[in-house]
Amino acid sequence: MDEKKYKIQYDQALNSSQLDAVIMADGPVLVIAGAGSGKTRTLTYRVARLVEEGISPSSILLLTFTRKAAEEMLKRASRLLDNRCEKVSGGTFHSFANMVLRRKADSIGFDRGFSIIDRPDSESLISMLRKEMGFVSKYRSFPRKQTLATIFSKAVNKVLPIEEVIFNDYSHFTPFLDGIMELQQAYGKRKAEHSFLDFDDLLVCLRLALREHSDLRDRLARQYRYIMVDEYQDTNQIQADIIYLLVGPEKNIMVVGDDSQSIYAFRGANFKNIINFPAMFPGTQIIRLEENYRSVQPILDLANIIIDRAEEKYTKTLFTSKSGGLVPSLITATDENSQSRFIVDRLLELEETGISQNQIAVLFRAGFHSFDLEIELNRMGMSFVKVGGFKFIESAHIKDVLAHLRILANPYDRISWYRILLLIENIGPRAAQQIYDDIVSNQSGYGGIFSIAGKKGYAAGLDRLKMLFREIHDHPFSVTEMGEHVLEYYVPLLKASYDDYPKRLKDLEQVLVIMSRYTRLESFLTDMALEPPNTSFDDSFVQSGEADNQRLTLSTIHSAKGLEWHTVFIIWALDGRFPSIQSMEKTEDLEEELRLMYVASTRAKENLYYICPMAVYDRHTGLSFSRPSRFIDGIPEEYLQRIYI
DNA sequence: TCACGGAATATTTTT
DNA sequence: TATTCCGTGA
Repeated sequence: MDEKKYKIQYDQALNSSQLDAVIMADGPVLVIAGAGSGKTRTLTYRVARLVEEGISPSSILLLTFTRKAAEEMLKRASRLLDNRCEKVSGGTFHSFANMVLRRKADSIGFDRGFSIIDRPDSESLISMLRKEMGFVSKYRSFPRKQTLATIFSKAVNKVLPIEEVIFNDYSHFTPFLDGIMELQQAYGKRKAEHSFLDFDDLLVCLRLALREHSDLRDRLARQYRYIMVDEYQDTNQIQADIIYLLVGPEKNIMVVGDDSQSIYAFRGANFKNIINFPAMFPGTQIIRLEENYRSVQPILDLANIIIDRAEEKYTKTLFTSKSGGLVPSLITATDENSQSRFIVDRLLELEETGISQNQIAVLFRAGFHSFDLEIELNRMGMSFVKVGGFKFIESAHIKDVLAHLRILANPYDRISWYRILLLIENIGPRAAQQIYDDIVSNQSGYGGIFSIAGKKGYAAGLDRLKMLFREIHDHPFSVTEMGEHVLEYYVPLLKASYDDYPKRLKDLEQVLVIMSRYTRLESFLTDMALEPPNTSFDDSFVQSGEADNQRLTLSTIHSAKGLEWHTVFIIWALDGRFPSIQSMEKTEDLEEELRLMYVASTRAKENLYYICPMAVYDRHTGLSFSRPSRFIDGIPEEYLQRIYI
């Protein structure tokens, strides 16, 4: 083949399997890409190649796991070729669904003004129904809102009836089965009444629209002639269905994934989608990327040992041509704080050898596992970025402010009305419901509030709220100006309820900064639901760049997917914590934990440390754990050296 | 009907 | 270890 005519020297930049994946534009292709095998690189070059071939960027669709991943790839492709690549459509399944459903709403009889509700919102909706329907008083131990939301979501994402989910995972709730099913019906109904779509609905509605409207399907298939899906091992049945429906007669579909890195089964992902792909698209070409460009051999050796303990997998062994490298170590610490101090010591040492903090990460199973370390780092005056776990957007004060804005976009948003009304002194659930009903019956959007008579205790507070809406109603404010007015109204309430309000006020100011990038309130709200800032506070996501690239990363393993660092510490490598005690009963759960350990381990390029604090007493279970994680226990010294501190 | 305080209770990961 | 639930007093 004549590669000369291309601007980019693909055959120089890629190995032969990668090159195959880049060039094979037509027909279905499955790429099995091991950790660190240049998967992102391959996709990036493929986008560039397609565009360079003369394919219109707008007919290429790149679906990824986070929007950031898509943006990053398209930016890189643009740098390789030219900025035509920025015009490629890219995003998550959810954002794609949102886009299609809104844009084509009219032609499929859909309400284009729907609001997307996030997990806490859907929980509060469930909670309201739970109370309204009297389950709280009738049964002592009817499942809580969180559990209910999890059950409903699992049923949707795994395409299972509620009964099945309950028998499998929540058998102790079997006596409430009827109630739970009734509640789910009511939840669905209420969402429909309010034009709410939760995350799952986005996917379900898109699939339904594609199934029922062949004209929509044809139009999309004609538009997106080349489709690529990243992280295919973490897609669920609905997403696989969507892909099937979306792919046009030319069947130019490429999916990329690694079954060993599937870590989202808890949310319905099914890594068997990878295995089933060739059956779904006959004639699929399979390409394997097994050469690892990330890690030194000792790290790969250990990673291979770890994943070898998995029961079900495509066999694949990573190799590298990188030479040298240190054997990973397992550090046995006496307790949690000595674990933290060990890391701080190593950080200082690494700094002396010229490894900057941004090349280092500490990874953990669950968000709260890093608390002690965070305290220790703060004490030492060392800064860090924390990714995953707790979400900035989910803190109460941010949700409060957003609730006011959401009403402007969707005036009968019950969740938000309740939320903001309950903030006013002397308004409780009862009064909130009364006021909400009155507003709705007025039939004049959020303006319905203007004619509400403020009763006794809360008249003054309600008047302030009316004035806020009056002000916004009467002026054509920009998104930021709306935010400023809401803030002006909200700050006194904030001060009244939180004594740490200065910190929270800073967060709110950041929200204003983010708002300033938007011209439409709806798109701001959609983005906040779909792709909320991932790092907690600390301004890192606002100031783009400088300050934070010198910082250490603390991250959940889930949020570390796809990333890499020079040195990686995996903390709490303790049996009972990792794997966590809850997942030790079922083999499939245990398998997922194992893959999680594999993902964590393959993030490291040069140095890999597992740290295991001994003799930890868990007050909840009353057990004390004292063995290193079973995933790395019993591995010979030549692959994993032991250090005791 | 609201606010507040004590008791029970569930505890991971995220679009 | 928080959060969420529930009963009590105003």
